[in-house]
Amino acid sequence: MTTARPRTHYHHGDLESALISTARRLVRQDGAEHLSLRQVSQEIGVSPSAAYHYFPDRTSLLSGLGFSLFEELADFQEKEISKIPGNSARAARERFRALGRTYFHWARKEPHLFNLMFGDFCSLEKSPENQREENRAFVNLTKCLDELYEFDLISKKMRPYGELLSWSVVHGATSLIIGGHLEVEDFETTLDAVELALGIKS
Amino acid sequence: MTTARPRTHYHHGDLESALISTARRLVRQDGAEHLSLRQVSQEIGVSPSAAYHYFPDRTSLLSGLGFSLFEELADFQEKEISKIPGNSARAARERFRALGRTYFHWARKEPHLFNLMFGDFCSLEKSPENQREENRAFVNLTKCLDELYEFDLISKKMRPYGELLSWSVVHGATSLIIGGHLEVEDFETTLDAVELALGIKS
DNA sequence: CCCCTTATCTGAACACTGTACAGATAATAT
DNA sequence: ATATTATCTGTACAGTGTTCAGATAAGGGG
Repeated sequence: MTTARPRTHYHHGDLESALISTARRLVRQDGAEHLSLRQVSQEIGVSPSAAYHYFPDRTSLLSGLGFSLFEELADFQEKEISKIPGNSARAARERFRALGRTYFHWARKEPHLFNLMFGDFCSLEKSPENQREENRAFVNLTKCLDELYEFDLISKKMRPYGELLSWSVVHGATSLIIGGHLEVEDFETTLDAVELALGIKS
Repeated sequence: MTTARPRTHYHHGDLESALISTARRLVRQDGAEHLSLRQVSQEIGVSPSAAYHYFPDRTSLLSGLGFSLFEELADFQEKEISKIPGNSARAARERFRALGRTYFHWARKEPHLFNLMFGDFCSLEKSPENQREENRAFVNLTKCLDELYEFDLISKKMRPYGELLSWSVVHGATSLIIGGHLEVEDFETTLDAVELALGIKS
């Protein structure tokens, strides 16, 4: 299975990832609800039924894409966090804010992809893989909050609500803003609100 | 245009609302993405193209339904709020909690309908009507927060973040819970978190 | 080297969808 | 009673997800 096969070949060679990446491009442009399996197949240059050897149906392709997106988001967040070094209270706060900021920026930049990840509130079977990638993002949040707690920036009383509060506010505000239900001039306001909510001393 | 025409009639008589209510029933069961105009028409007993005299396309029917749902949610919230009378600090707090609780309970009971209202983060044209109904819900929240402020349950510093914080937390937590991304044993925990976040004294 | 097994992809088919448009039908106004 | 207008039908078209029998290639064992 060489990597650089000519396209005139009967076998594609790497159809599964081609399906995902083409689907990603199309969903990014037009949203998940407009994704057509036939269009994906056609753009790859393969018959409409070829996809069914890798995904049992259209929904499975979308949730396969969803998995890779959770991975992508977690990578993006970790990359941004790692840009802020240091073991100070100031650095810990900046990392915490960066976590929320990247979440919003990613969603703002890729609303259709974000919509695929979180938009459907029902009828999505959460695969264990998918769960694992979501946990990765959750663990990053917990690490940040623990750090804040160590620097005594969060009270003992508030700490148990840390994950729930910060994720809910950031996710909720992001969703509402992207969806056009809420208007905020700057997302930094939301991050201020989270810090205030958690009682982080300035 | 009598209200109780026999069904053998050529003209339906009240097709527009029949379309909306049938769509509501179908979306409630199977989700908006599975709504088929043809099925709606068939259940009403009308030809597939009849709907096009009231809605230019499928999306318009869905957003028409969406409008009526925002109305429905606001009605539901106002009804629940009005069950808690009194001009005390205690009553004000209870009304505030009830506002968040009804939001969650409604979404929990009708996830597919909730999904239609807030699920699509992009590509929805917000009609002025729709905006008005959303404002109605927002105004109810503001009234509650003002009341809390009058009873000195929220600090002056925190008050400007009141709407953003409480709506974001409640909406965010609701979405994440319904979507299966977050687990909370009881939504009252989330309401506790909101009160803590706003610094409401207990 | 050839053969055989297995994975991969094709092609045609089916039932279904949204939507357009010309015409039939009924309600309404004159 | 007649003309006008709103409402609904019937047919048609292009596109969809999905199935399935068969074609094609890849890889392994003689």
